[in-house]
Amino acid sequence: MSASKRDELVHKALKIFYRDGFHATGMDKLVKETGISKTSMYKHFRTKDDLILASLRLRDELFRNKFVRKVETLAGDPAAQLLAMFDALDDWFHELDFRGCMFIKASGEFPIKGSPIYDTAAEHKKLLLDYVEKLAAQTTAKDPLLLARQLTLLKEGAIVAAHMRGPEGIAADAKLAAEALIKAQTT
Amino acid sequence: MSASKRDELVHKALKIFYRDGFHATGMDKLVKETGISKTSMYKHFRTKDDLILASLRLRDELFRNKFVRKVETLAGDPAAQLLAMFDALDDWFHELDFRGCMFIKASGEFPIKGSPIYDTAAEHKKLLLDYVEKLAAQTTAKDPLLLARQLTLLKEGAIVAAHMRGPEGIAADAKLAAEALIKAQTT
DNA sequence: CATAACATGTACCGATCGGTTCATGTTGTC
DNA sequence: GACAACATGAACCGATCGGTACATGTTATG
Repeated sequence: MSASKRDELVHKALKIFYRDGFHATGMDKLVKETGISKTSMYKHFRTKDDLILASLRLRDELFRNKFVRKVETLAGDPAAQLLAMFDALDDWFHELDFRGCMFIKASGEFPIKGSPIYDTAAEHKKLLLDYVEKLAAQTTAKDPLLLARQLTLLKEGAIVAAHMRGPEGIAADAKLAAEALIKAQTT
Repeated sequence: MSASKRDELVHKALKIFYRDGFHATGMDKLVKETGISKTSMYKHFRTKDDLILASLRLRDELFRNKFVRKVETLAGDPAAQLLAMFDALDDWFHELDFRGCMFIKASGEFPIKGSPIYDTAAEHKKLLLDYVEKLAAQTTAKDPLLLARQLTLLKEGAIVAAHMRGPEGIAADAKLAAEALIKAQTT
């Protein structure tokens, strides 16, 4: 399978970019840490930015799959799943290698709207918002789209806070807030 | 005044770091864009990281001053001020050069807890949380500290969303959520 | 006017940046 | 065993990185 070395590269590059940042990670460091030769890297990707894009797309796929799956494991009906999102976040926050959101970092290091990396990061956030909107639309909330956007704000805020203040209690605070927001729309 | 050139440098460096990022901004670019010689820069700051730290400290001072002042202009009593925060945020989101939160970016590019830059960024977030806690404590909320942390989550989430989805309506969503959270604690 | 303090431009340092070249394995397939 | 296809290491490219050296203004105060 010719895709395996390429996949191996993207998986390993993803981890290093996430850990150290994009500009702070040079191609030579990738060679040293992945054990994959620079020649091979540039046979699969024309530029470093292309490799970053591939890493972001893989991260998007892995993260959304894992997140949605976890939520579906924790709860059944849509209203409960909206709350279960924050339990899934709590798990993530407590992972040893948690370093915040890779897409927020990407949009911070490549802040030009319209550039491929920025747009890819923004797309990830939109896909997650779509997911929350779909859940909210299945509840009895009066304004499901508003609710979805508000819960997403709590989610993003929790990610930032978990990274900058530490993970303890953040998701719990957000979950309580989410309960209050849902209740306010269903009574 | 010997501090004036130094202050001018920090002010200008702050803008460039905020616009382009930290690792993506080299000293030579700072020389070109500020018009200040590299020799002078290194007479005031021993390293680039020291200049970044000075920029972050200035940003913290300017931002918190402006933010608190704006909130106090918009509302009088503490409960109303908690809501007015989101109007102040809305103003910020719509500034032409808005590029998200400089401290979130800093913690993204220097993600090692304990490093001076990361810690300085985290300190800014803590000072803002302290401010919100002080306001919340003056309301009739049943759990002012919880309310403060929740409103702060909305605030951080709004900043991220305004940067990655555009400023329109973000602060309004957050303000509605804040109203619901306050109401839930005062009735 | 002298003098000390500060700011300047330019050239330079070794290291690293993203990216290329090329010659040499290693591999699986017919 | 021959032939592609893929992977490798190492040398190399010009540019830029953070940081320094040095000699030449500029400026304000005594």
